[in-house]
Amino acid sequence: MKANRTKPDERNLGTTRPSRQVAKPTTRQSAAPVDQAEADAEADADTHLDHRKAAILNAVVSEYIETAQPVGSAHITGNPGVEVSSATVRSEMAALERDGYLAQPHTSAGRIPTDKGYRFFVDHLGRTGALGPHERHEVRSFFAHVHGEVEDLLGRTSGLLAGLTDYAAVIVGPRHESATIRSVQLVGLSPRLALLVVVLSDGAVEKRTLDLPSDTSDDLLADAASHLNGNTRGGTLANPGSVPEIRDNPSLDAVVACGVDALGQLGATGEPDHVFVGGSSRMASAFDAVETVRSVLSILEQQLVVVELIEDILDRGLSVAIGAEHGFEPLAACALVLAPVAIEGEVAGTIGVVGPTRMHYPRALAAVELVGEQLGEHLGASTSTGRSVTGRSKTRSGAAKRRGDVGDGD
Amino acid sequence: MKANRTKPDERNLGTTRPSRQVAKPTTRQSAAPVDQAEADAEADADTHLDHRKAAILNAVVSEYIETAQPVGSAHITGNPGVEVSSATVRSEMAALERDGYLAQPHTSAGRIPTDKGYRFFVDHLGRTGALGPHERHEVRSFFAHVHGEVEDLLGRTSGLLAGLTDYAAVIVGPRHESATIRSVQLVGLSPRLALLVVVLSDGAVEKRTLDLPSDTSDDLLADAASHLNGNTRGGTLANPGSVPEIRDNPSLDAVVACGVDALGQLGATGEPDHVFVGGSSRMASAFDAVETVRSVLSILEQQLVVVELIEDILDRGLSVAIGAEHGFEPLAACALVLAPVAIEGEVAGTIGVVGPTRMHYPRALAAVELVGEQLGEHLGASTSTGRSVTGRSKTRSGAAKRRGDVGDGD
DNA sequence: GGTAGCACTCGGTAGACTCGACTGCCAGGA
DNA sequence: TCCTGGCAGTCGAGTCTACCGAGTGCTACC
Repeated sequence: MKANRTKPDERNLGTTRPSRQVAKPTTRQSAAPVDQAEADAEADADTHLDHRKAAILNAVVSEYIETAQPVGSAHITGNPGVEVSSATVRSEMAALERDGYLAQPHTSAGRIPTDKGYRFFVDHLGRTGALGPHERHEVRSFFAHVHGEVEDLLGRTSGLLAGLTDYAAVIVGPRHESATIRSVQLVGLSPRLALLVVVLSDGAVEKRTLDLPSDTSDDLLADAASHLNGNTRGGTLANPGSVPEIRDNPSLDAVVACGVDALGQLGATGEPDHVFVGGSSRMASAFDAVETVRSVLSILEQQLVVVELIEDILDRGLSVAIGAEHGFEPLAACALVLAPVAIEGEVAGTIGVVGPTRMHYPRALAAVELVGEQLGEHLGASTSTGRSVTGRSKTRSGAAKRRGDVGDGD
Repeated sequence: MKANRTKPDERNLGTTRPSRQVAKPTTRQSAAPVDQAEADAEADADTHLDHRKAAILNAVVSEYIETAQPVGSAHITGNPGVEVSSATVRSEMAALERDGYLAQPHTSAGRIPTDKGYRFFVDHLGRTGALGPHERHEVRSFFAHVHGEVEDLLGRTSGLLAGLTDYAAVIVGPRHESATIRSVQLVGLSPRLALLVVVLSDGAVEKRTLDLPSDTSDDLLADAASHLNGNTRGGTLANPGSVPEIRDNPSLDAVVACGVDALGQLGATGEPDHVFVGGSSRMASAFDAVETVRSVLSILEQQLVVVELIEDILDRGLSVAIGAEHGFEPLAACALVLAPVAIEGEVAGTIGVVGPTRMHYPRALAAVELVGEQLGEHLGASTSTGRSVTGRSKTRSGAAKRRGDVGDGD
């Protein structure tokens, strides 16, 4: 008896095959409870459960998500698809545990889903009415009334999503790799110091200070800027195009060279553009161990890490990453639910939530999808002149202030 | 016995007179244990303790900061200034409790400092070697090696301070109310959409999208920009100066009007410029009640609130606000330690930490002061051309990404 | 005024015990 | 063959008790 059970630490974590589970980020999961077409190899036996097992697993996961308590066999008898006695449920649960879908904290306790169990649950989730009409209305109303520059909007949106799901929300803007240079300007701040300001076609503004080699007049700066403008417009930051030397004016050329150099540095950062983490305080209630809260929060603070993680997950074709699936040890207790933000058909960023593996997936999926959709539409509509404009924003203030959730409603 | 003691909920919170305790934000506190000169009114009896009481209070606070346990009378006998028996200490403690400096969680427990107790401790703090040479070196080395744009620097600095103190660190940049406009530019994004980019004398870049009343060519935009440039340069955002109408060209005038309007809106936001909160995950370990952690974190997320709170505290002449002193109920369990960041003598922002009232004040004060000083010097040095340049930064990326601490060390 | 001693309070811990929510197994029935 | 009811067993969680120890206030004494 003792030897047979699976202890928590021996749980099967992360042996799923993530790259196959969710085909495209845009399609959430297949609606059919059992995907018969996949039963072509014995390797799929794991992902193929008969109706009753599936129903039981489903019931256990749902119940556990609600209550956070191990679920006993008697608790779920009578659930749809589980019209059998608790004894039968017990034996099915034992089988599910053998197959790695469930785990037992200790012998005389109920069952808890493993990551694999959550994965099955998510993959075979029906479209249960996850968001109430009231909440759907709240989202629409938010986007109907919100105004201001994009950074501000994204900050508020992350707050909205955090409020809807009660988990931390993350919004990652796109790198503007493909954005072309629309304007380059040099502004003198002091004789030896100038500011290079680049406006990109997506509305983003990048800046960088230049240490000038010698005292430089505003006129010279203007000349240099116009030279840069003429030769780089239409290029990208990473590849601004070649700027010919100006042979007859070495001091002008030095300034231009400075500018080209700065442009290259701007392009070389390769850093993602905007990241908004909202509602991270909600992680405090999501875990019971303080230490877990602390470590998860400290990860969320390192936004670079979060972005890399999200990109990695998306690269693997997942829209949901549960526990160890994402392979990022410090967040092994977390699940991520992601959705792309598409502006007029083009992917312009990612939106998602980070919560405990014991996450309310139907709700999170629905909320992320709805908010992502609405956000894309809103961004598209407000720049509806046909061009893809993702950054319509007040430069520094918007990005820096009001990062977190600014109230859960509007 | 029971009736006499002060229960925790009856503790004397915030009856200090903050506006007098710390005269200037720049001078931390008087070094003398007892400020004899202040004993001119009986109202000062509260802030005047004899040497032994002061030593006992000091010992209790220090001990409690270390251990987080109520401090018993026997624990502090033998401390410097407390060369008496525990019975004597007990009676002194009872007096301190009557005066509101100490509190007792329950009858048979030791004493805990009240906010007033902490206040006395802070005000009469000697220059105990709060930071080790190793840590001082760490700070210097950080600023010696750090590079990159300002937003990035401030983000890392907040991480550094959080690492030094193990509390959340906040850095607030200055509003650029006094910064003058150095350049205004209009960049067309689409026929009906343009971007207004303003470069300020402090190196900050503001931007705002314009919805144009009619299709507008790049040439027209350039004309409008040059008109704006000519008439607003040298003004401030809040008061850009008057831009005369152009009578003979109504379409140009419409664009200019649009630009003036946007300028006004930029100036009217009145929002603080950059706020960086680092190491907020450290709050998780600072409090034992999860609910406290959650609520404090949610406050820290609302950076606007934090900025207002900090400004209010500074307005009242405080550099340390303990518990209810700042009058902000949700942070009643927190203390803030603040210091100005001065660049070449001019206040250019604020740096501080937020921690539990049971904060290691000597350490926090020393760390905040040192880091603030070094940050000011660093910012001054890197823009050492004489002009006050606070915003030497990569516009959006810097502000938006890497908000939190990016590692506690370098 | 300071000290030593004493009686008292009360939180925290440890152990014993019960309760109840589970389980796995098995024999019997549809 | 599959399902069910019953049964014995496990184990966490809660309660109750006793006890220890840290710490107090009071008071008589130096």
